[in-house]
Amino acid sequence: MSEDSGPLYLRTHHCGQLQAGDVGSKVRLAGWVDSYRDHGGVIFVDLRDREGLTQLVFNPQTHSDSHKAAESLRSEHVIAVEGVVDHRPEGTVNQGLSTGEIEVEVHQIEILSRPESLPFELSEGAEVSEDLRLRYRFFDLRRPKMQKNLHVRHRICQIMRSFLDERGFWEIETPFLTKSTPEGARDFLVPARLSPGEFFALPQSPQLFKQILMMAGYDKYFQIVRCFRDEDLRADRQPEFTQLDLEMAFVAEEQVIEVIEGLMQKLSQEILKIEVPEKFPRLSYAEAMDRFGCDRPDLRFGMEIKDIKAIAENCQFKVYQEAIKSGGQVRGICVPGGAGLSRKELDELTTFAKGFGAKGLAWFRGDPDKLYSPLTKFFSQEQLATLTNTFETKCGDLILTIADKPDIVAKTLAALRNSMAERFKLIPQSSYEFCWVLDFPLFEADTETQKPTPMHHPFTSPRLEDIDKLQSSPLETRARAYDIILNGTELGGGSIRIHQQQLQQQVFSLLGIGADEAQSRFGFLLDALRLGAPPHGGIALGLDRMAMLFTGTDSIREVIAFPKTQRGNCLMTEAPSGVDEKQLAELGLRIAAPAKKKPPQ
RNA sequence: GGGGCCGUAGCUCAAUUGGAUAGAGUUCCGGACUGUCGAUCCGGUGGUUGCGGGUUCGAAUCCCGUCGGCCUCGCCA
Repeated sequence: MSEDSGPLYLRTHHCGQLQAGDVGSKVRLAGWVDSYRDHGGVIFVDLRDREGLTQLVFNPQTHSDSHKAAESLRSEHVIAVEGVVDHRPEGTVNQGLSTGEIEVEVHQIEILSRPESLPFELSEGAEVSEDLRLRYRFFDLRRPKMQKNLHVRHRICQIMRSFLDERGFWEIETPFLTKSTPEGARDFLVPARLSPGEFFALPQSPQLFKQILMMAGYDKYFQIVRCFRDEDLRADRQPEFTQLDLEMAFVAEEQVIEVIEGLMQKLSQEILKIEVPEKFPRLSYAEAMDRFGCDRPDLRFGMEIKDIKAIAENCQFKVYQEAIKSGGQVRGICVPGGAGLSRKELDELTTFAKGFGAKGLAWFRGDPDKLYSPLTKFFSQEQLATLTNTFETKCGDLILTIADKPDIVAKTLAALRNSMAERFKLIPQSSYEFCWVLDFPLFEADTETQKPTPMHHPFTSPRLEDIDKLQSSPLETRARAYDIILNGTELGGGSIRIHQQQLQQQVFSLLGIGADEAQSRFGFLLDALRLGAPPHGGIALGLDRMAMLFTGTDSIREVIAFPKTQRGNCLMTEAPSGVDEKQLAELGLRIAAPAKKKPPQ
């Protein structure tokens, strides 16, 4: 390497690259000091960049200047070095490192940046509270774990793009500044300076734009796109999140499902190095609710819900009897190995169940040769035997039952099932179980008004054979909708859309949206439908959730570079924040509630 | 909007359940050490117990409020 080969930091290799075959080469590396070990004489430094670690050696006898400079190094200093690749001496090879066979004997070093005191340690074992990590996200993102997560996410996106491109999908962008549609989630609003008093909304999804693209003849569309919903956050919900959004024309359910199954196989092979079935199991919504109590069943373990109505209505236990008499259900699950729970722990489970609206929790313990429960006196021997058979209860198991309205029974048992599976370690690790849930109801009753509201969205097509029910019994109409579930998480959902203007009008009117209102809110869609629309349908998959599951993390914040806290704040930038009067005046806005934070100066 | 958990040294935690000078590991600073790889060894710095109020002879500990983080119900077409 010549003297005029530029600054030292113009590296020749990255830190995960050098191997035994490079021994003897003169190289330049640059990166962060991951760790340094000063033995008084020789100094070792693990140099880190995005790609890995390389051990640097500073020898006082051969290169005393560099050694002297290296004495002042500390964690996270940014340095560039030039040196020669050498074998590590016999017995000092590090098997745990991709570059563990070699080291670089440093001839020349430049210290590019010396950080001040660090906010926390980056080393892998060191757990750091999440608020600190988010406040110093620029620092936290240096962790190899975070870099790996974001790399997996990048690879997922690249695989999606090439997979869909090969199948003729076009990536087309849709607007972020768009029209507010008060249905569904709460919109984020953006004031329109050029139209004082009026607002754009950030899209909750590109739903209508992609449908219009189908009507415009763009057959197959996709987009990896940000969506915005101003609702409360969860471990798997951020106010802005990313979807793989796609739509196809002249297709039915099967064609959409086929594309997604193919994509999931590809992703599983490339990212997880596993084979998943060519066809994923399919459940109807009704079956999922019946067997698992929810529409996103985790198929990695059993513990399915059983109905014990026949026992309940004939036993002497009043709670059971009353539940059945008032049109409710009595159902339960059997927790393998759950009999070890103490009375106190069972009381805590009751509290847990009450959190979902259940009035109580009745349990039966599998003792040797019999069932034990404080309630056994209310049941005949035959009933107890039937109970044992229904749940296939063995000694050491625990039956948990809920007696209530069907929706509460389902919700509570689903929560208990997931919670118990985790508690008793019944979930096989590194297992990925996909399934489809189909035949959703088109509408569900609004919790307050009891009026039909769309379960998916108002553009979802009813099943053709159910079209007669639209007027007579709308809540029984099934939709041409499908959700894809992975390990109990809803990865995404979609539907075949309505492509006939009249049917769309009819659905709007069932939802209580009159012709005038429909025209003002969705006029462009109705107009487009009038101009010739092909049958079409699509799906949207949550990219954040997918990356979360594929990296084995338990929060989407671990796969988002700059996520928001549960209160929707960014601890790093301190957004949101107040703005100054001039900005407000330009927008014609006045603040009714004083801002908590002053505008940044 | 409701419920729960949490907040102590730069970081992660402890403090015998209301008791005397709030401790430990790690980081950091200084020293020793020529083959380590979470280096090791010796020494040292480091505290508004989130903030405000209250109860008490005495509060990290109990009570009220508040700020912040996490989980969750509602919400999320």
